[in-house]
Amino acid sequence: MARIKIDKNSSRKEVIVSKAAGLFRERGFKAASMRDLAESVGVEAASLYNHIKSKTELLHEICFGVANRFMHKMDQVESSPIPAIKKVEELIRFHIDEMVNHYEEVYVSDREWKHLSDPYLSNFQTQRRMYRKRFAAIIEAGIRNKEIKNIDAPTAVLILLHAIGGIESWHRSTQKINASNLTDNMITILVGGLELK
Amino acid sequence: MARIKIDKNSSRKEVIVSKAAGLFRERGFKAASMRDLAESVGVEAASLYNHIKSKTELLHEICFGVANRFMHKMDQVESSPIPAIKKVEELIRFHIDEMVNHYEEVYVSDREWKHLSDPYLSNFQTQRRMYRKRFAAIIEAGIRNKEIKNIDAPTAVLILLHAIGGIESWHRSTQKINASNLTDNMITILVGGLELK
DNA sequence: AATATTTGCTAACATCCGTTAGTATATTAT
DNA sequence: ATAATATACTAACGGATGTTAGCAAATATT
Repeated sequence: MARIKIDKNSSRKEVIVSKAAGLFRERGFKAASMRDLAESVGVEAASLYNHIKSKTELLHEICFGVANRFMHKMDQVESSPIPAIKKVEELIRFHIDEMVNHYEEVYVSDREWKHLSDPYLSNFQTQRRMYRKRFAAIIEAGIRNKEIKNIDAPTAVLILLHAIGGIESWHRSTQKINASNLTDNMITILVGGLELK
Repeated sequence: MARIKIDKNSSRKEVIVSKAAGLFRERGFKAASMRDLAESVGVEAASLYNHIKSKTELLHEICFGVANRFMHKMDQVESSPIPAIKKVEELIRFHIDEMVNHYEEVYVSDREWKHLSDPYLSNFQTQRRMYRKRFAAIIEAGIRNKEIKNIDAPTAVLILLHAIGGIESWHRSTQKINASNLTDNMITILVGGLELK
């Protein structure tokens, strides 16, 4: 009888969520079936339901896991006594780091959250809006302090977040520069574009 | 008997493709059903098949329509006798313009092309790779001419394209600045980040 | 060793999906 | 007006999907 293998510090449910993230990233939430997932876990589809409540629950787990990490980082950066432009840089570095090290989850959270269902959907959307508002507030503070060019802060946030989302392409690229060089290049272009010289 | 309404210069098939783009954008290709599409067109699902061959054909039409427009613009910009940094700016402006004026199609082409099937899938991927290579070549020329900072060109392209994709969020935002201001802000940040001062 | 609990299996369900066949109706061409 | 064509409809297909019920085997607890 097949059995889901676990290593210490990770439950069977966590194994399933992790495999689900890989599959949702690869095919999209709707196109990835529970039978696909079962096969990738090494078990029959029905057996999954001993560990999870539904397919949607898998998406919850992924999306809110990611969202919580970002919110926690935002708390930390906000209360840090450094210039606004440095806060922006630290947030960007965190985003890149998350994208590099938790690729599947972050990608899925970014692109597949639409398939959440209420009340999780509105909850997630609110969190996302809040995060962007707080990010924009940091940029606005930087503008007032003459650290940052006088631009529309929400637009800047939008650009930053999506630019980082582009690491998706880098991640699957064959001839990729290393992660540290990637980060430096992104900081140069993005922070360089904001900074008031 | 219901009938698909057309105005001059647009066939019934074009009406369907256009409605499909809206639906695919809203729900994703897989989650949008032919019955949904039929309802949005104002007709029964089976009737659609008098005008199209398959659901996938709709995706072809959308993706290659967009891809062709971008390739055509690239041809034009490449052969234009202006500095590299100006070429970059012109391409960015075109991208933003496309995103603003053909929102649904561009968005779908960007996010849903995975669901194309061969040979269209590989064809599309090749075109996309080519476009990026040509874009990167322009940036590399700019670096050699000391117009552009010495950065990794493929990374820069990746950032630019995804940053522009972020207009998606702007498009549905309630309190949005106007399109012209948006474009200027993006140019400031993105071109400003590249430019060697 | 006996019992209880966790985990997996097979079988099946109701529902939705893209698509086709066959037919009726509206429009266009003769 | 008649014929030809374009367009729409109803009904149904085969297959995939998420999920549940009921039972068997493995593991944990006593």
